[in-house]
Amino acid sequence: MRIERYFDDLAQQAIESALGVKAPAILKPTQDAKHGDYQVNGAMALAKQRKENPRDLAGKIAAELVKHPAVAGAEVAGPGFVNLRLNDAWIGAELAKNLDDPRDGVPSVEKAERIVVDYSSPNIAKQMHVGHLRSTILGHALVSMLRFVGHHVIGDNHIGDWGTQFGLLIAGLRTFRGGDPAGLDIAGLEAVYKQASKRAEEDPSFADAARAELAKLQSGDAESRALWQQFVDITRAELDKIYARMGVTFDEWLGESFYDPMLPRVIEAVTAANLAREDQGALCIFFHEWAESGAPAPGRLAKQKEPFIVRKKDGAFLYSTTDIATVMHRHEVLHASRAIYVVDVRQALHFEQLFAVAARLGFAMRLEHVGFGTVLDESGKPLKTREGKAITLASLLDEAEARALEVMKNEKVVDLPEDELVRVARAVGIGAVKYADLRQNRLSDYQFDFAKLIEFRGNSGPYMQYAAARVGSIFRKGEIDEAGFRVPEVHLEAPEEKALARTLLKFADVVHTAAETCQPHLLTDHLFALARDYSGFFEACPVLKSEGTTRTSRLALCALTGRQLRRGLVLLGIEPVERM
RNA sequence: GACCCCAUAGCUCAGCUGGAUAGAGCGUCGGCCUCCGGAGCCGAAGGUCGCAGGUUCGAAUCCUGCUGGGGUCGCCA
Repeated sequence: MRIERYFDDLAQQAIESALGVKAPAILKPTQDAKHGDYQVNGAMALAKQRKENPRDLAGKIAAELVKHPAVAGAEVAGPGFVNLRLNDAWIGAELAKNLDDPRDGVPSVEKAERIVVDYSSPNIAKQMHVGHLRSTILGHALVSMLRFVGHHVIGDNHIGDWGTQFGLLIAGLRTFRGGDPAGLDIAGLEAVYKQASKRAEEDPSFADAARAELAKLQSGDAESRALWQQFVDITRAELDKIYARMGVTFDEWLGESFYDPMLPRVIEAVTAANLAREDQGALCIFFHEWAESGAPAPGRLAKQKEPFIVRKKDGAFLYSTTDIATVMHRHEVLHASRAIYVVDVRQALHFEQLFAVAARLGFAMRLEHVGFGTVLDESGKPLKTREGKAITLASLLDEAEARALEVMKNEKVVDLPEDELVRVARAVGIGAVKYADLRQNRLSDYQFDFAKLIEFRGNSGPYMQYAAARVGSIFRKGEIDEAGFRVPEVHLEAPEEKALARTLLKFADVVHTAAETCQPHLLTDHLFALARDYSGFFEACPVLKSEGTTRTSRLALCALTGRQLRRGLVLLGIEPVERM
């Protein structure tokens, strides 16, 4: 059950019965437990409208609310707050229901959508680096959250497998490698590309050769195409390794090359819609001119003088063209009603432009740019190697795993065989990296600091894995089946039990809100609060040594905590571990 | 030049469609291992929410201006 929704509905009904009007209840969790569990703030807004005394209205609403069995108390406070205290027996009954629910009390959405999530998007012939970290982690988490709440989700890796870099790559391969990519790995490819790109700057005839190679490839030359395919295969092998390490998967790999055949259609479409005109030889869309046709461009685009170019003066297409084709495909072929682009926030303007064009072309779907900030080092500058190069994702993951292993060997709380230790260290290291990324508001830049990351304290991935492992430990010790644990009702006595129970009840709302608003940090916040409340409970309330309904109730709280922690971690793309 | 984003405790960050005394982690200081995992728990100190106005019963949150920082903007993605 979505608890906030439930009480919001309840409060609205109370307002309607008490005052005979439909009005927003404005239900919020209280900030301080002495004000109860939730507060209804609607009375104050309503009093203003009706020019009545807010406390009087609040009193009538409270009198109505208190009749409900879920409500233990409803009191008027301050200028017109209605403070609600939940009934512990009601909470206990709800928790017992969740314990018996394979979805841990999280309902499915009423209306399932088809949603494309576009994330990761690495380039061919380049190693993945920190710039791909957030898109990959965030995107994968969003896919699993949206899928869990009931949407039909298509995770799509929109790889950069087409475009000017291939001219350079082929020309470079011919010049430096005799034209044979055999034996090259991803780093080798990248080296060829860098060498070629440098040569092209210094030597115009080489640059011409590269352009000629690109033209050959794009005109469908069989030999060029075969080389291209080898580049793709070499890169794909490397990408598969990285994604396997990260536990990241996709449903589709529809890269830029996939849309190439559709690009002439894009030009036809924008031309037919009178959106584009030639300027300085390029085919351009000018948003500031839309007003003349009576439909001004949305937001800041209305004043945007710089064009959205869909065809260069040399006739070549750009990513804008491809992106329009991508919207077409997602709408017409994938039948998606929503697409989410998990891409660096610096591309915000591009997406505003793209979405405006898509709307004008009549694609009735919800398009969202889920942006994120830059990964910075400890000093607040974009994270790079000492030489100023991008840090490869592979080396970053290596270090995370190595550091996790080191900590685990030093701390050594439980005895694990060496191979198991290494396996768990991987899950902990990768989990730490993912959690650190997801716990932060995605729009702000974030500081990546291995020292903090692997410290394993506080609001961190390892702490959450640790908390979950501790829960499992109780059941192992007591030789009780955790997965199959059921109880008819949960009795709440100790304050720590009551606090934990209230946090547990919030899970469904948190998961839905985090998924719908694409904000995984809401889920990490909940998991952290849960882990803390559990620790408090764990310190104050002996479980195995207690008896009767106290024992079964406490075991139920443990089981629910364990499930939420593990479920939450899985939704974030982090692997729970049994022991660490 | 235009536009966008950001500014909250020493540091890193939360703060939901405006709600009560602005929260957490790390760090600092002080407690807690006869007890189910101490990677833990409890407590304390620490903030003119960048500045100045405005709207409101009520503003970190909304509006305007200013300062400081970051970013983006015709043929890369």
